[in-house]
Amino acid sequence: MSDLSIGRLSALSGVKVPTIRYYESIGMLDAPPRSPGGQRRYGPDHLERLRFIRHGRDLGFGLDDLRALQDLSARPDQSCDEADRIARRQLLDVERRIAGLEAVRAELLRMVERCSHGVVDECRVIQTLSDHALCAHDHPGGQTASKAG
Amino acid sequence: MSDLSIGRLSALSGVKVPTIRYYESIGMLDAPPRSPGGQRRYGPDHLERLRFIRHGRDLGFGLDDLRALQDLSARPDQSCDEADRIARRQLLDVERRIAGLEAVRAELLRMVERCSHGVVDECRVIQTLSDHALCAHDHPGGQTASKAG
DNA sequence: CCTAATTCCTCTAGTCGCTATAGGTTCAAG
DNA sequence: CTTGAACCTATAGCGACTAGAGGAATTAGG
Repeated sequence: MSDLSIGRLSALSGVKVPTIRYYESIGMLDAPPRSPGGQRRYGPDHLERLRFIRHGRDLGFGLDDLRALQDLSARPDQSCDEADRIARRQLLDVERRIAGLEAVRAELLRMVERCSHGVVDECRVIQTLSDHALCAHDHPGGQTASKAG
Repeated sequence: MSDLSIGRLSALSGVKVPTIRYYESIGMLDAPPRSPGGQRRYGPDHLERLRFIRHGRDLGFGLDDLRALQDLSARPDQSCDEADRIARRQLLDVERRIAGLEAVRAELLRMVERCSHGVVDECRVIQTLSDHALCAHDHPGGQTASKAG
């Protein structure tokens, strides 16, 4: 019945084709049967699993967490404390990142608001970066944020 | 006078030793002179530049942006419109990321609040991930967030 | 001056979660 | 039966580092 090509699975799940193959290569997704010519043919269980992963990724879970959650969901009789723990850890992580980004946002705002659009020598943007003493807050120790394109 | 070893430079700038070497390797930081034995010896200009980079990284700027801003700061007579543009783009980016994370936070909250700490089969955490229909909002198309450890 | 501990050196490979490219094969529509 | 889209594998690249091996230089103490 539903014998999905990787392209159809991609369209239905919202996960890109190379990403699906990547998930298979790292064991996130079971290798499906193949057509006589060697192309992947997926069933509804694969679709469900991919949607689970996609949703989890959207929520910022790492693939390791999702693997753990997946394993849990395969054993419905167990206590869900572990799932709860993972979700709470993720929540804390997200809240920490929001707090960090809010601080960053405040400083960026100060930077651009004080820019008088003159020459670089008097530019607040450059000055703020050059001289940490102009900055209101202490930056926390580690890495802060990277782009999420 | 101030002839800093890479370790002292690291301590004074807050940038880790391997990261400093990495910056040199990709041309973010000028290669310093060496001691007779071949070890790097830095001056105050290197320290200043590293602090600039560190502060910029804390604010989420990419290394390419910082290179551009660094180039600008070397030409103080130019208009600072470009610096302003880069900073505003970064501000928008940060605000987009905050908004995304707020949405994620809301859903994670819903997940953990509804978890009744029973078994996995009735666990809201797992259910929410499994079934996107239970989720309040549509997730935006692309990748959302990854850890910033 | 000598030793021992620490710091430093280069090089390679790994992290995370993909994304892109090259060069070839299979499938489905007309 | 032809065409062109979708598929295959394999490898390398992204950003911004981080970790480890294996060895050389420096520095502090005795």
